[in-house]
Amino acid sequence: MQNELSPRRSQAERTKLSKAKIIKEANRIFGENGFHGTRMSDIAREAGLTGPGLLHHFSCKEDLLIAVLENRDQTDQKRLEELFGNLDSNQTLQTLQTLVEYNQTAPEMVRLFTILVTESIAFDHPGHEFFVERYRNYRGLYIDLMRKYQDEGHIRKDIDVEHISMIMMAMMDGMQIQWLLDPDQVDMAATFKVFLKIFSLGVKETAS
Amino acid sequence: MQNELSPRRSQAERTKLSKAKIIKEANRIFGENGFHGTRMSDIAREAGLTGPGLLHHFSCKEDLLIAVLENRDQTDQKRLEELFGNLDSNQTLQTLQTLVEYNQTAPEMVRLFTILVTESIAFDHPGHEFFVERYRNYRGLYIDLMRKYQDEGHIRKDIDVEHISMIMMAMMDGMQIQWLLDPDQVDMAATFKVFLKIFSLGVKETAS
DNA sequence: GTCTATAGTTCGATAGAC
DNA sequence: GTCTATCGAACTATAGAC
Repeated sequence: MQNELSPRRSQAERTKLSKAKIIKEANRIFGENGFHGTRMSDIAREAGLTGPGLLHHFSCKEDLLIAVLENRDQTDQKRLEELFGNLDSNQTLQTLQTLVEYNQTAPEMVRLFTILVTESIAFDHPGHEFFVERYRNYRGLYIDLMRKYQDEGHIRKDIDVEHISMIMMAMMDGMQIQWLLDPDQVDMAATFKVFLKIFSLGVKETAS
Repeated sequence: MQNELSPRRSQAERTKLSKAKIIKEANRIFGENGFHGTRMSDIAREAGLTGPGLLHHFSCKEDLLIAVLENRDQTDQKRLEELFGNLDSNQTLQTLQTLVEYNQTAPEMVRLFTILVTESIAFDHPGHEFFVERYRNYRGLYIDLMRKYQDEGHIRKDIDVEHISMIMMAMMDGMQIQWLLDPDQVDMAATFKVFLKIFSLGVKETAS
């Protein structure tokens, strides 16, 4: 019988814990040095085991990267759904301001995607397809969002939502690069506030 | 005596030619796979020699990367001076449109910096200091440029030039990422044109 | 100035014990 | 599930001939 004071874990549960720990550390280390710049043994050590120990859970380096990316994407998806999920009660561009402010508190998360997306521009990079698809999806999502904002009068109507979406996403990605490279020189939230002010010009001012 | 029909080159001249060829190929291959993803032997082969042959000209991989970055920076500097050098006769934001249009014809050049700048976010990356300094310089240059444009009435006056500059640069960098990743889905020049339209709104329309 | 040969590492992955 | 031991490949850099 299992004792409530000495909670034994099943093998499946222990596997789950190890995998989670590995992904957590891989997340950080891939984010610091990219795929090519990362050694499996470093991830293993930080996760508290050896190289072969790690490879018991993820059969090769590429599989681990994909697992990290998909895990990260799921986490982000949840966060975005919370933020934009109930669009009827979040109808202004101010929601995007919240997103930027959140990102500024999570450099590790931002760094992972910023470093890996450019590294994966190479056709043979293990993350290539993942990021091509990810950006295609996000462009679609942003276009829908901007169209809604525009229909509701928060964005001037003489500009294509396709261009607005691209500008918005590009601006965020570009700020992140400079912020990661030289954090003290960049205030993403403050700059984005100004950006929104320009965007909604001619319609009405956003809250400051 | 030297014959005009069989132009012998001095040793110094041959060295210069080899170095130029190596830098040209290193430029391309570092740009495709980053520093960590690039093999010295690949660069050597593409430049028409062996590994040790290459290392006669550049004593190690890091030195070659620095040489590539500085060479690229010099080339860019010349181009920018041509574009912005005589500011009195180039007083509108339209000059930046020309820059974006040029970039869209030079994916190899854009890719080199896009891949290397994010890879070099890591403190111990050989290009780290180079890119930190490069962005500090460019932020300064763009601030001066935007202030001039603003003073001359091409940009609305109620926005800080620091923020305008950051938005402008970030937007360009971010577009380049998506363009390199999925070229058919992004038209940088068209998007930038819309961007300028928004920017100068309230002052006057830019030429279309 | 470029080569062949190779040293010296590092790294991803496997074999097999416990 | 994790370990020790180790293989085999890949890679940077050096030594020395031409």
